[in-house]
Amino acid sequence: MENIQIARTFEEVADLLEIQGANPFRVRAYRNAARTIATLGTPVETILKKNGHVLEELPGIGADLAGKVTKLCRTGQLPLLAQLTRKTPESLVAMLRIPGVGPKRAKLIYRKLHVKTLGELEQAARAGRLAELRGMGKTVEQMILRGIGQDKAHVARVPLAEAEAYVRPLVERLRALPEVEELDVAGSFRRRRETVGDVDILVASGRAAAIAASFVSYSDVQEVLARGETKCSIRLRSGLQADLRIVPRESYGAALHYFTGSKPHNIAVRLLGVKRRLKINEYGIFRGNRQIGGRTEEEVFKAVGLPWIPPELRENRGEIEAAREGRLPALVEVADIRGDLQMHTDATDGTHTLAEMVEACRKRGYEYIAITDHTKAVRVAGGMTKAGFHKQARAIDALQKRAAKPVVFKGAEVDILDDGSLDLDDETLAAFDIVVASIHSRFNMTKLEMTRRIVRALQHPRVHVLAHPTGRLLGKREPYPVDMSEIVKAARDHGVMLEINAQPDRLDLNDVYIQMAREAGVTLIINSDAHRTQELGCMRYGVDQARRGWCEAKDVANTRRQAAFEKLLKK
DNA sequence: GCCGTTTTCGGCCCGACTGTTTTCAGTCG
Repeated sequence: MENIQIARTFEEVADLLEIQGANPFRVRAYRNAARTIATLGTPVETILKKNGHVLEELPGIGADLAGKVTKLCRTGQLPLLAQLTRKTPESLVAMLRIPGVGPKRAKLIYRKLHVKTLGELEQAARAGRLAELRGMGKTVEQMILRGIGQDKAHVARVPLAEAEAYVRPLVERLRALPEVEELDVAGSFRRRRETVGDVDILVASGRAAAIAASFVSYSDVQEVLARGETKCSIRLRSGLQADLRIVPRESYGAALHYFTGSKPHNIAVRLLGVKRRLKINEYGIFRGNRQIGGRTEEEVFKAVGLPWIPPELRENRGEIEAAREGRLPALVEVADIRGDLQMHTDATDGTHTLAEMVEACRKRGYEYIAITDHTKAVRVAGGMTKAGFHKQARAIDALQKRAAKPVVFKGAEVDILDDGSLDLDDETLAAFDIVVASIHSRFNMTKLEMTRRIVRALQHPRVHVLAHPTGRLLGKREPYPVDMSEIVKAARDHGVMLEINAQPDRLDLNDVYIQMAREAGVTLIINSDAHRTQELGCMRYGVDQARRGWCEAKDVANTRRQAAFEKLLKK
């Protein structure tokens, strides 16, 4: 059983327990465990094979949940879930997903109106029967009706780059207001998660009203979801929700910390505060009623005995322990990147010519780059045969005679065929400076077949890099099934680099796999995979992703100087 | 259900907004 399946099972249990009115802390225990397992690098199955007791050492997993995980893996069943499912109609779980409906209302609606499906819920709402229930009224009824009708796309998370594009004009508008003293986009946006559910904008100001007014009257607003004195929510036409929070300047650091999250990180930090008899909230750090800090984020961390922790690490995945022990990583930065080792030209499916791509890279200040066009098996991309690569090699030589910088490595993105062999003969492969291998077809293999296919490609002595290792496209295509711990092991054994593909809809590897690869001693490489000069700039999203995977510059191959990088290729 | 430099029992982050209330419950983040 996959970790994600175990996590989903626990989430389901948590939902059902919540509806049953179980102890909220018990519900949270299941959610915490689900999270721990979902973000675990190693498959639980592997842990169980080695030593099942290690499970209990994971945060939030005690004797009971370790037992349930084991049982779930062994039998594929969880008696508690079966029992809860029998007692709870499915419609109640569906109702929980509707904004404005929590466990209490779901249960109330079910008890009083005997609503069994979402369809019946809609009928009841249209007939005005929801509004008659205690504690509910016309407004809640309307909210529920809208919630039922709402397309799932509305609540889907959007890639970070897309969210950035939607929110930039709004942020510019707010920054221009004279009342705004400071402004940050916080939340998962600031933590640089690969996707963003909503955008959290934080403002420091002594005059909240003017800012709130400007916010809700923004021309791109489709709907005002909430409007208070210091807190407003809107839905933009793009479907993206934006929340605004306004705090006084002396609270800004505490608010920035609180609003950046993640929630589990905040809970952990506040708990540290409680132990020191401090109360930490978005207004500051308090001892009794006296505010003793909160103007900066550093003060919040300092109050609980920690150094400042970069937002990308704030997921309560060990960053607090690392901070306490003085072993926070010095995260890789965009400025550390000296080269870009996967890009395409108009010889295959790129837009710009070789000369244009090289010139754009020179302007970015890169020391070295690689041109890596597709091979013939990737027909849709106009992949080249060896003759095409020979011709391109001569063109690169000619170009380098005119301008020596950046150094242009001759490369290819070689297709990994069904059986794990490569789409060019060994002699041609041997002539490249760098070979990037990747999968573009037959995504529907079993996990075992796909893992064998990739491992075989990694065993090829001419392969330097495995590109976009899981093939996923955010929101469009699931990753193909693959045993990443096997891939990481093979990459380590054969000295192959694993790529962090910086395309905003790939960001492949994800943060958890990056951390797993890094801990195994595998060298990572961040490539733009640009198909036009403009796309070279997406490198920064790859760097964000690397930072979320705790990467320092030394973990990333293309932060090295040219000579060191070439040595790595030769090795 | 987890967890312990307060504890093996009794805690568990903290506050804003909304609607429907006559002081608060529910939901959300």
